[in-house]
Amino acid sequence: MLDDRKAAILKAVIEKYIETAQPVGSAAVAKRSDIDVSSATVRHELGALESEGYLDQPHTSAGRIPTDKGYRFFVDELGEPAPPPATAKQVRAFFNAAHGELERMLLDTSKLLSNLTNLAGVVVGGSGDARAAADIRSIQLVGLGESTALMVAVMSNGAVVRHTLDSPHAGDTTRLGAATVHLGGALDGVRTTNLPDSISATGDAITDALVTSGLAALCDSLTSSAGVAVNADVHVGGTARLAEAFDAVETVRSVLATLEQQLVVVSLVREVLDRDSRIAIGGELGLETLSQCSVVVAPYEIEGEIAGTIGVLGPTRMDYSQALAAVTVVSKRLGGVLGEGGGA
Amino acid sequence: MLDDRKAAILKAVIEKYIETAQPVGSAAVAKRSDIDVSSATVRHELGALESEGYLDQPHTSAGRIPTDKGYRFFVDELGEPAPPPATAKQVRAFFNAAHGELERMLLDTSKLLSNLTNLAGVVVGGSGDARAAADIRSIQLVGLGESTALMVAVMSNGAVVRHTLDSPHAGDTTRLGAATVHLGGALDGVRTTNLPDSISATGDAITDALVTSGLAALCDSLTSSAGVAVNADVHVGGTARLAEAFDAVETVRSVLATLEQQLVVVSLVREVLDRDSRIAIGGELGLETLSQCSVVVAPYEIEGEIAGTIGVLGPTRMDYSQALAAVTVVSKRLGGVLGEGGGA
DNA sequence: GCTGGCACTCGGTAGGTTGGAGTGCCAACC
DNA sequence: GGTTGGCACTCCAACCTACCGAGTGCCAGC
Repeated sequence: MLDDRKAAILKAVIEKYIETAQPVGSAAVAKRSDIDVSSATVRHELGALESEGYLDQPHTSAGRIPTDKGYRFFVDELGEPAPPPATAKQVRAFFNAAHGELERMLLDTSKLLSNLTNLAGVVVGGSGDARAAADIRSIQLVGLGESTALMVAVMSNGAVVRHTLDSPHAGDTTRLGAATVHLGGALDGVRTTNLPDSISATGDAITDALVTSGLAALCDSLTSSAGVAVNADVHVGGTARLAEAFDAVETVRSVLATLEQQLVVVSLVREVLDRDSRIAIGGELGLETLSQCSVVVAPYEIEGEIAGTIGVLGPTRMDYSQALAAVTVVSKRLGGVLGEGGGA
Repeated sequence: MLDDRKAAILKAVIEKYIETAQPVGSAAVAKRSDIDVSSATVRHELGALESEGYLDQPHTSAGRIPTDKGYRFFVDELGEPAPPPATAKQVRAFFNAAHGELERMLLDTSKLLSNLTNLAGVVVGGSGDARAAADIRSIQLVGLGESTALMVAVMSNGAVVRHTLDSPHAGDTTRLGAATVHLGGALDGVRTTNLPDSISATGDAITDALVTSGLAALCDSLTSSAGVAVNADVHVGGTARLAEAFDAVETVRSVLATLEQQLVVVSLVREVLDRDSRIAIGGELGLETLSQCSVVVAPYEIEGEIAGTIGVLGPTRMDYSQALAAVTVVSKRLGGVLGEGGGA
């Protein structure tokens, strides 16, 4: 598609632009050691690259800046990421010190990603496309008021899901206990992907009603976390760094506002993975408000199964190489740590 | 301290400044219907107010802008807030539609506050100064791996706290079950403020060890949420609106970065309430990065006990009256809804 | 003590100039 | 034919300047 020289020049322009955030001129490209033609020739090629849509020119007497298409070519040429030692070290230190809650860990991981890349970090627990692959370890109904109870379930990966349920019998401690026992018997060890539609009767109508409500609550909280993703486990860290990444205040505002909508973040991440890709650039995200952003994502696996997704979000002129390296190494280590702690 | 006329003029300046964000001149003040002296007289008073520290002048030929001290006087004069009907309506609609998870509800409440005031909304669950006043409804140990278990406790207010614990016996399902039962017997219905230091022995050393770890985990998760506040239930919504509130990008960045530190947010809110106040202005916050911000807070009560704090954060030139009204009405309704659902 | 008048200050804006970075094109060269 | 240095051209950004107007402080008069 592009001959070697064009590709080299495009790469040079993009690297320079990522570094300086300024339009890149032919002289700056020609100066590079891996380009040994004159600036006039570079100019000629730049013109060609522009008419092919890889570059853009803000105005006549300015240098070129990459288009989404230019970035796309650039990242497709990117080889396997090699995380710089400093990054690797920081990641190792983080996961050695890590302990405790799943949720807190995911939140901290989003901050780690942000620190490593100087972008916003995103962690989506409970998977992107498949449902969270986990077994139920415990399920329980706890009465809260006369007509309100709470369903609390613990998964083998350490996740705790909960959902309130309204029932006229929520004050009936005995029956709640019976329902809890019955639910536990029927669901303990069951994969969340394999939930039964109903549970055998106990002989007591009220208990059965509670059991049914409990199962419904569980299904609700699982589908709403993997399906519509209302309750999905979304953590976004380091949003402050976005304030510096864009100079237009309005852009900052709309990007932040978009990131606050967990649903949007989840589908964003999922769509990229659905496309079997790791990187989405600008318009590829399909969101007007994020047209100046790119994301780099990676799924993390616990014992071979996709358990969630991490990623970073920043301006299209981010350091893709660094971002890809960080996301990759963190996803590996995160899966490892979660697997050893809670997966066995 | 200030005679009536000075107070009226100060009030006029502040209201105008809140509205326009521009330095206010003597003519603009004199034009107001409640000021019936000439601009020359106003100028004289403005000079006096400035030398007393209530106002500041960016440069010689500019109008005046309020200082922190000026805002302080202004808010102290503020009467009881009367929420505009639109606000009241929106709040009612929100709480009528509200349902489900405590955490989700708190997060949504922070967004509600943000929408009402056009500032960032803050909700701190689990109280500000006293520990969360709630009874334990259920406590459970769930094995996750060979050496990891999860303590999950449900409170009467619907909060779920959890904490991992490492123990060589975490794989011993039988003993975990025994420990769960024993813990439940000892702690069910106990107030979190009244936790025992230790729990009577069961006769089995391993079970006892698990019981002790479980209690420790519970104490940990409670103190770390009410004490050091590492895990405190902090929700900040509408941060995007801050991007517009300040014109300096650097300010936006540092404010956002500060808000990401949950610990800081918790202590911020707590300190204001400790001072028995509702509003803290600029320097009163004691944080360099927030010197251009103010917060307006209110505790919310569930059945007469302080259960948490809500508030808004924005630039010092926020609409204090509106903010106070919104925070007040939301805190009342929030406490009411939580009480009826989960407090009885 | 209040007021209108007045000289003064100073920041922001509009217009005009300049410098430089960068381009496109072309003729010459290999 | 591809590559190169040269050159005229464009256009932004920075700078300067003048100026306008908002706002002040002060003062004399009511």
